[in-house]
Amino acid sequence: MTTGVRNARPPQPTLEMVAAEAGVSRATVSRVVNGSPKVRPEVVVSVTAAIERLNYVPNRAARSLASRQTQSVALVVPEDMTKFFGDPYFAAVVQGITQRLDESDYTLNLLVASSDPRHKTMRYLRAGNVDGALVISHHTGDNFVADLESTMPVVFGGRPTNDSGANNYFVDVDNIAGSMSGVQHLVDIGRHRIGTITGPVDMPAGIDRLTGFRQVLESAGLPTDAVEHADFTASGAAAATRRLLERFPDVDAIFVASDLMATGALGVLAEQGRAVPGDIAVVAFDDSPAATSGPIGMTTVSQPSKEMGFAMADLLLRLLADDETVPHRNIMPTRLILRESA
Amino acid sequence: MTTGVRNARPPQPTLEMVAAEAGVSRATVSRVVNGSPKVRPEVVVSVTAAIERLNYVPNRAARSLASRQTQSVALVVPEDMTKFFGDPYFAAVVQGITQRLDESDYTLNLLVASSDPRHKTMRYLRAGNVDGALVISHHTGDNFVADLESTMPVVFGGRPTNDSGANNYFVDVDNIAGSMSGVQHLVDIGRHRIGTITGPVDMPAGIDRLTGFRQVLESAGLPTDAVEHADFTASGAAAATRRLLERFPDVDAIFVASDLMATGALGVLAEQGRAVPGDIAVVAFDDSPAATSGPIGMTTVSQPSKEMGFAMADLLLRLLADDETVPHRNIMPTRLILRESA
DNA sequence: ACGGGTTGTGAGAGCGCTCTCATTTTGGGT
DNA sequence: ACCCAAAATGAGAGCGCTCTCACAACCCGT
Repeated sequence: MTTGVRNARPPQPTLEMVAAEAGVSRATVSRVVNGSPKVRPEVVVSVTAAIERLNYVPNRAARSLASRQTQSVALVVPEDMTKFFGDPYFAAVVQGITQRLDESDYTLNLLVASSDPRHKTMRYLRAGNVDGALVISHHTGDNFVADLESTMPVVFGGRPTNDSGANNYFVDVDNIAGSMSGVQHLVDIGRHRIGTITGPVDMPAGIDRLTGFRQVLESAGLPTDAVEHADFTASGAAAATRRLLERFPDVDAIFVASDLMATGALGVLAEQGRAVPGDIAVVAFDDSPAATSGPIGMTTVSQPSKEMGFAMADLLLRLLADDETVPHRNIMPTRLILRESA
Repeated sequence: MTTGVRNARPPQPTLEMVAAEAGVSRATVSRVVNGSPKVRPEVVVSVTAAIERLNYVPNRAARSLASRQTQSVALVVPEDMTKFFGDPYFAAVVQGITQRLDESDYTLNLLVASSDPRHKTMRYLRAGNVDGALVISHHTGDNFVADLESTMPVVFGGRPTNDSGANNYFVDVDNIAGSMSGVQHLVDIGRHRIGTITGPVDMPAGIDRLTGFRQVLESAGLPTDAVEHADFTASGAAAATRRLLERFPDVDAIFVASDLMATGALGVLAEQGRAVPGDIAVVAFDDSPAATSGPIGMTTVSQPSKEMGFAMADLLLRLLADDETVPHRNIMPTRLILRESA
């Protein structure tokens, strides 16, 4: 026990030790560490030197306990690992978030957990590990979020399912308008048997993109029945595409609710010998790297994923800084990107 | 300030409050919370009830400060975000790690940072945020690790570059033997102009897989000059493949040091009209989802990435539990998986 | 009935930091 | 020189928890 691996490490220097080394009080060292302006420059210098000499780093637990802040925020993703890592959309969002956070001195805690977020994750969050939370990929069933919001500031990526007016903060794109622009393009190039592979219908992004699809086809007087649901994964979309092709062998265009899913769809199309865009035109959503990494560049509805991550983090940080002027919602623009697939 | 967003939240209940509610002392509540056996069952019941009633969750900062443990570990990845998210190998490792951690009550902190790990990341780690660290994708230049090791237990994924004998703990596969099995297969199927796309030569995995390549070709009396270096990314490998084809138009087989890179190579091969495996056979390394997600299944050297993650976490946890019997290295097996590409 | 273990519980001292005050020092203004 | 405001510093009380002791309550054997 006393000679154990962990206990064998030399203890880290403390504020107290720095104070002794510099010949000042703890309070003064604390001021220097926190950049308080009311310390004589010469004292700052000597304290800084002492810190340097001892290689001092403030203890986070002590600091959190005393200041009641952790200087870190969580990114909660109620999905399983594979889904999270598999979709480049998440990569982009995380990149945006870290980019904003890097400008601050907050750190990010990634919490990926579908299994039982209500328990381990909630416990972690409520234990005061973070000052605020970002939630992406939020499903209807994830009602743990309500509890979360009573505990700390929360910012959503994508309109939350229980958007109760002005209570939530979120960053999103107009999924309906976005998907409409994509489907409209399909109509414009003369397709008239248009199908869709949707996202999960328990997520606003899934629902809204389907709504956009329907609206365009209805006002164009085209049938809206060629719909297959999938789960934002490539394999799920592949299966859905097979079902779609089975039910509607005559489709000449497919609107797929995400790039990743489109890669799955494209695979099935190739496998079945349907030429893209010749036989079947494909429009996707996201404009992630997945849209350009395959053999055919995808025409896709671009959403600024990275910027959305950045905006989410920015919103949360302002909330944490007690900025009363932050807007509750930040709807960012989409843009149709034309490539080979349509 | 006093009515700010953050401060408006109701304060969390404390141990003290639970003690009052249950009519016992702080110490007793602490014992119940930590599952100490020396509390009368009836007291356990009443304290548990009080905890339930108040919806109490222990404050982590206070607990860490007092116990000098955080119950969390870091996964340090000295790469940039895109590289990390882009490679399914990492996904598998992370999955293995979280799987092991989920069995414990440690939590994971993901630290992905190439830019300046020496600073922000080291500061974070040294601030006592975690009890131990896992390091993957370690490059020669990443000498910050030495400092880390003097602070807390560290387990590496992949042999560390400065493997100074018995000081480090790591989980790895025998990259040399693994790549040898892959290249040998190429020789066995009668290829005699074999090239390779390597990983970064500042990483053991990159170096060792190249070494295996050379050893097989040398003992087969074949030339070992068709070597192009890449960086474990698809695009880097694509560029390297172009260079390789340019320099050695007559190659009839390529050993690529990772599946992800092989997807890049395969793309170039397709683009240049070289049939796989007809004109050029391809053997990769990893056996990640990338090996089977493309049009041609890849023959690849399988390494148990997820199990490696699990083993890393397991090793670290045992280290943290002062288990003196843990082995310093855990070398796991590779296995050649035959698919269409060779 | 009584000493001598157990066993369960409480008191209290920290863990390393922040932050409010009180106190000391400094720097004009006259 | 003197006084007083302003600036710089220090003392000390927590933050919410753990953990070591000391103590109280109970068990057994004799």
